[in-house]
Amino acid sequence: MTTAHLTSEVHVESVDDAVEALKAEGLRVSAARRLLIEALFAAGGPVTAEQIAAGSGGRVPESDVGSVYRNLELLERVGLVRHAHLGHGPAVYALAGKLAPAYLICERCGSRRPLTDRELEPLRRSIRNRFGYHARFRHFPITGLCETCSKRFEEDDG
Amino acid sequence: MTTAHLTSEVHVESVDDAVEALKAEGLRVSAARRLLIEALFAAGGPVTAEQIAAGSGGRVPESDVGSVYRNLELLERVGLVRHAHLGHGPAVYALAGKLAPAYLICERCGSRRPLTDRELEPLRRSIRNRFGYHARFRHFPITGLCETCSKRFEEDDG
DNA sequence: TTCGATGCAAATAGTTTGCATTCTA
DNA sequence: TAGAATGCAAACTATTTGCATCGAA
Repeated sequence: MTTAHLTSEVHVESVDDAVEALKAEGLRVSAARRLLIEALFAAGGPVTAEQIAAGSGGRVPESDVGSVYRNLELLERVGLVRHAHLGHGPAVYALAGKLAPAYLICERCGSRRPLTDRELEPLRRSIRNRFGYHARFRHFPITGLCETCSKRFEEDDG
Repeated sequence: MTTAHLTSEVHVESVDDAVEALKAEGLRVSAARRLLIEALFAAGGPVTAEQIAAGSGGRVPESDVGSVYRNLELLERVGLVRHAHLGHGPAVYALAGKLAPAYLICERCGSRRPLTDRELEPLRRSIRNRFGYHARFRHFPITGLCETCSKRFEEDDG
């Protein structure tokens, strides 16, 4: 059981700010780390480790997947990065603040609806009151059927 | 995107009933299939494919993992079995009805709190009303902190 | 007797790790 | 220049698949 996901988030606006945050933690800033940070800024949203290593479709140089994973983990420990599992494939990673606190995902069409903390608040309160549990909803999606698919489902299966 | 998880559940009380359900679907009942069903009954709750193939700790004969996966998928299509991902490890499988419709799982201590459909109802209604989304909550857990761990967390991190 | 199912092994996807080399502080 | 980080490859976990053989209907 890792606890990286319990770390508080560190939001930065630029590659340089992220680099500063690393230095402030006494961590080294290697070429690979700077590159990873650049890739995350270039992506803007959730991406997989493979995508980053592959150079995000030519936007940044390629790099080693192993190192990408190692450094994503490091950045996550520091709070600069967060990851989630939004389905059966690889995990997605993003700069803290670029990954929604939760997602509704349609089991049928795969559509992704990010939720804000504000929108989650009533759900969290309900769960907290009734089960004493501090639900976060991050990390795994809330799965179900989107409006369109649930209508189609009723038609198809009665 | 597979749709096995959209199938309605078929609840059975015995190995023989499960076998009948298979025959009713025009499916063959091989030794491996009967064995798998026996293993699921013996387990009583969620187990991994590996655990089944390994003989569930000696309670049933060993079998081939490949076939176990193939047959779990078949049983799931028929509605006799359901699976969920309750964390980072392997998926867990159980006879329909032996797997809760949703689980609260603590990110820190790993404790598992099954929820009933009744308990889920208010959450589902809230999501449906506000986002038009038919949340199921099955398949992936609702992660967060259990009561004990959330208290400890406040102490540790302020 | 005929497809469908099995068991084995190899392939695949995602991620982690060991280690000799390179680089940061 | 000491210790940390890299890149490469191998290992690992979970799962899927190809194929020759076997078995249920």
